[in-house]
Amino acid sequence: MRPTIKDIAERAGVSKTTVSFALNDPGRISEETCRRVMSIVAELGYVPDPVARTLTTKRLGAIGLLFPQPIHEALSNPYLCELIRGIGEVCEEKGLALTMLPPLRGGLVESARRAAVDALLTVGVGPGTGVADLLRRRHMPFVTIDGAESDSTVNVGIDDEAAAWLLMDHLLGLGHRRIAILALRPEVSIEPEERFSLVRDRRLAGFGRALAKAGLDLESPGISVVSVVGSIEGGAEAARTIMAAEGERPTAILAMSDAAALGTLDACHALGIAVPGELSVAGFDDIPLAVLSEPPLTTVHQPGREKGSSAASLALAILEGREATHIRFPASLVVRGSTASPRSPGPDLR
Amino acid sequence: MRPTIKDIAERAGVSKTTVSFALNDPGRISEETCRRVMSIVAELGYVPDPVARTLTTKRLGAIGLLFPQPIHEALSNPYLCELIRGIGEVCEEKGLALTMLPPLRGGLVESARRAAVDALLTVGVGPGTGVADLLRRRHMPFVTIDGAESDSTVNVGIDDEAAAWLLMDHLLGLGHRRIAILALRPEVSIEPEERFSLVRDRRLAGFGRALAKAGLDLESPGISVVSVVGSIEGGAEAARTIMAAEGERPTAILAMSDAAALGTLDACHALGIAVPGELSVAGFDDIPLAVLSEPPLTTVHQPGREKGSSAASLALAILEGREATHIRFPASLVVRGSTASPRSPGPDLR
DNA sequence: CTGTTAGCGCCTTCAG
DNA sequence: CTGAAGGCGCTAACAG
Repeated sequence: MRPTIKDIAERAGVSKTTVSFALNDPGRISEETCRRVMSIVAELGYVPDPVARTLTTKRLGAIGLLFPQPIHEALSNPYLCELIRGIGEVCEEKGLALTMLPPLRGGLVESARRAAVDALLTVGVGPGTGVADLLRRRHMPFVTIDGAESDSTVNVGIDDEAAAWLLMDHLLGLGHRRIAILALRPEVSIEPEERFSLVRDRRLAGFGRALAKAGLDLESPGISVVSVVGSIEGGAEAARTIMAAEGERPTAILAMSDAAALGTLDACHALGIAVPGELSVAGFDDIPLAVLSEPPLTTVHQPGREKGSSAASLALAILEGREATHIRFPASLVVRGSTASPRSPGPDLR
Repeated sequence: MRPTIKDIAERAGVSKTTVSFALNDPGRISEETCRRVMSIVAELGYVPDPVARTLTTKRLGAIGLLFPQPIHEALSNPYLCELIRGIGEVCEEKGLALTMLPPLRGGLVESARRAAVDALLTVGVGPGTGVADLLRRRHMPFVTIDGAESDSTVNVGIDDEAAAWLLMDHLLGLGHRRIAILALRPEVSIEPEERFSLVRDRRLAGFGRALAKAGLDLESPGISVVSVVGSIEGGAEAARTIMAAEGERPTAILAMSDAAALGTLDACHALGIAVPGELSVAGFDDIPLAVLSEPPLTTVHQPGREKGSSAASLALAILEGREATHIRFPASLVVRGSTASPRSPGPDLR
């Protein structure tokens, strides 16, 4: 059996308290006693149990990130990686560990219930859902990222509707009228009640509003919406399907994530489709890789790192009883090489 | 104050035991009682405290990953991401959370001391070091990844020396004699005693052995070794420096990580240096992006995902008291488009 | 300066 | 079927 503080105390002929002081606040006991205690600690190789300690200190030294997909899937999404990196910066600063909390067997609510962390961040999880309720019941400080703003929950995000509008408007302005939209696929692995597609919906709304200006809408012929997972492979797969379908090909593919856009680009390379010559491709997020692709990606920039670090800071603020309020970051259109006017304005161009 | 099991018990007029049963083992009490208890639980919004529960169950439901760099830096390394994804697969399967443990203020040993997890994996951490000692004292099941094999520690890795040999031999075979090596930079942010560069050393040894066959060594003129961080940016920076230096340029850059190689590729694009025409570039790891680059990367394949998942499985095996032994995965050379013979075999070619 | 005494919140024998 | 009692390992008042 592993030695406990009690063993040390007995062996050293002092009380548990004294041992505790020797370890955490040496100034409060005599040097002599401290030395003796510490030698026993070393001899027995005693290490205090972090969990037991937590029971009284109420601090585990970890912050949690709850997301609606398995870990291996989350990390295949570069945008999420950026978010996590941002959170990591705060962890570094505060000396905290970061616990990734994927949906458990019992679902996301179960994960929230079991999470052993000091504060929690959620991505793609709605408020007013079981998760938020549970977290509140646990008195767990939490912040949503890309969630909905409500007065009972602090959120970090961007104006997705406006950002989407920017992107669609750009494409429309170039003359595109046959556009395939690769939308974020709602997570199917979690409880339907916890499913949450606010970002997707808002972006679609933004696209719709831009289309309206051109006399189109999401249902118009030529405009299509397909759901894909936010990874390179997901985008590549969708692009292959779209470009292989019969009928007139789209002149542009507009993805709701750079990862999917990058996958599209890759599929085009393989298929020998020239970008932006034959097909324009645009993404969303402006991940670091977006600059490096061939051609570099036109996309909507949003500050992933900062979103992560702000969310983490806010959660810690709540934990410490400080004020915390929503943050809405600006997003902007970044035009790079992957979009251009459609080569031959077809007859369907008005 | 948050309700505890005691509050529920009192309110329901039963003992804490009964409440506990209602929650964890309903079959043991009457339906009637159970119903009553549960209604109070719902009414008060009671959620058992995971930490308190851990104290007796000895299971936190999390596995830890200890690494020697800050989280934001770790996640900028695609190889580490792959490793983590592999661990994530096991977490998914077993219903576990994954806690990332960066070095704390007190250093890596402090992180190991404080880690609130059921089992631990380490990357780039040596055995026989303070970390391993501490973990053993804590009776914490742990597995090292890319560490040293010893009979007291189970490790998951590849034969780095042989793998490196393969790569250097390939370059030498193509005729390269002026080669810049981008070596893994030992982590400087942690305690010197915990610093560990076995992988780096072994790969250098492999390179050296290959060079010897060509009558060269790591000190030969034309051969240079620089240390870089394992990220795209790190590689790009190094490449810019190398290609800008006066004197004859190398005909090949050999990186110890694909990330650095990709960065090199990117820098070459920017500088207008043709790959592999003017410069051959090779990496290490065979990360998913390696196929997608322009040109696709020649590299040494090693199974990052599998290393992660095996390490996790082994750690859990130890936790459950099952047998666990080292795993050494095979590595292989993957020749793609980024390497070729040097265009003009200079006079220094023997 | 040091020890005693209570908890922290939960689970789990062991009786009844 | 249910309750009482004890313990998990540690910290924190509060006395001496």
